[in-house]
Amino acid sequence: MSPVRVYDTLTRQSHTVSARDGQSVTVYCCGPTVYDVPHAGHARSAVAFDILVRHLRARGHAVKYVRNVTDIDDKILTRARERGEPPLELSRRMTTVYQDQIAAVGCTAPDVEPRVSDHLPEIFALIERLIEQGAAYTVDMPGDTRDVYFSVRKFQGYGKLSRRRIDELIAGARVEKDETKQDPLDFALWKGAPEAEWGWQSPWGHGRPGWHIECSAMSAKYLGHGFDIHAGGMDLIFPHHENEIAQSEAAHPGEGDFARCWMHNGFVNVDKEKMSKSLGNFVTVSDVLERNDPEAFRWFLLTVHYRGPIQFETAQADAGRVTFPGVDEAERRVDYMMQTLLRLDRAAAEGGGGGAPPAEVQRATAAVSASREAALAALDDDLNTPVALAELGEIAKVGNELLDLALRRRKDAAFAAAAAGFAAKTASSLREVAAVLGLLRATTAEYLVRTRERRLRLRGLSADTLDEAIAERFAARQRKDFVRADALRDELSAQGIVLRDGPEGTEWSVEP
RNA sequence: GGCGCGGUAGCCAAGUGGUUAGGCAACGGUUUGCAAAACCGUCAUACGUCGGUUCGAAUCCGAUCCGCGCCUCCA
Repeated sequence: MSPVRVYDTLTRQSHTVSARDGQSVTVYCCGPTVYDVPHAGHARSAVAFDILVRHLRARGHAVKYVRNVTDIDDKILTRARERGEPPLELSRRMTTVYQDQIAAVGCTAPDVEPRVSDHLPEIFALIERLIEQGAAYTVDMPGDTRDVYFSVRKFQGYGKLSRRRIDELIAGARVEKDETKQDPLDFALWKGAPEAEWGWQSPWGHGRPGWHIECSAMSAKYLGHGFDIHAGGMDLIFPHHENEIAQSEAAHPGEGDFARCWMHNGFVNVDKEKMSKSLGNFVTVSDVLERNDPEAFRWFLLTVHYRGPIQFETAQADAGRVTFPGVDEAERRVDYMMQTLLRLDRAAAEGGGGGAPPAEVQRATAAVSASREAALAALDDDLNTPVALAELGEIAKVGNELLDLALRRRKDAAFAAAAAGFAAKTASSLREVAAVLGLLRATTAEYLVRTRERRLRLRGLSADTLDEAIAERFAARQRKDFVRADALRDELSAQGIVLRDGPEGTEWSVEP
């Protein structure tokens, strides 16, 4: 087991991850409120903490990973009314879309993915406990319902995560005056609703849970009070996580901190602005997956450290089609890695031989090994994925370099055998590091076929007509009519088709 | 007003006291009929500005300019 250090938002210091119970590291991640399809920000958050879980496991830690789905919320109700769809049907549908798309970008499913609608009893129990502790109070509402609010001022530690003081929050002036609450800062644990409205029967009458209570209830159920890591987007620091701490610690007096470490991922900005509904610049996961390979999207997300902001640039291609140049660039890197893997696999299939490898092969083997170590060490240091990707690239480069050399020395049987052995080891290192990053999951064949098909479709091309042009060019080359052959190649090139003439014939690929 | 993040070569982006980040683009080379791919090299003695600490600062301290986020629903 190797120590993995992460930045803790609460202490603002590096925190060495460990399992409190000495068994498994317990991680709770705030998942989506499922009122719409997931956007790039959801993907970024899911990917960031997927890397955390994968890397902890790669380093020998057992991990219990919980990520919730918030399927009861006013936004869901509003959207469901607009669509004339029952709210839980909408949220179930969106949950499935979320799970499918997040899986598509290479995230392993959490061990537990609890839904709020399945945990009303736990929520009732927690709220009752808070009322008993004097941390929460009920307010009679019209009809036969009551609201329940949390008394922020009764919780001493309020503001410790977001570094805010209660008085400053009020000075912030955007706190609404609300006669039903004892204090404007108090937040709802339970909100009463008319019988006719979407809701559940509770000890306080018909209604729905407040926004924050579900995470306190569900994390306690699956991981217990004081679990190891609580994760989520930076925007959740206040008020969501601050309120979770207040609720959970008020409900468990004398039992220590709610979570031992807090991790938050940065935002996705679209064209320099924060992605938001009001700006109309939302990029959904399916927007990206229509245009780019899921591996490329994931690679792109990993080119920036998870805590920093990531810039999502958009551009207009031909016919007004929106493109994502940054993701296209990432896709070219994935192409490169896949081509390299293909080449290494082919070389490895030649079979290795015995005997001491030549000095060049020994040096290359050592370089691959060093990069493998460096990539994993980078992840140990607060999940430094940009450095890990650089080292992954280094492994590929060293692999290609040695295979180039082997090509020049193809008459040297001993060298070729050593190169084959090297290729097998290098491919395996590449796959090992990539696996921790959740990359290169597709086989090279799958990837090449699906990206080719997608790119042809985006460009409105068909493989049949291309095959004709390529055959015609091949014939021209055979009769040394290079003028004709080059003219055909230029035509194809203008359409984004790249040809590669080799001893085995001509291969072609499509630009991202 | 409060809290916080950032400004690193043409672009993207690591690095938080002393030896190469990396990628993309561009250009030169090896290779190729010419290309492409792959590899090598150049661009790169880059770190917003001004001062300070230090033998030594992109990195620490102070000031300052600029951009951005949160404080209301947000990943």
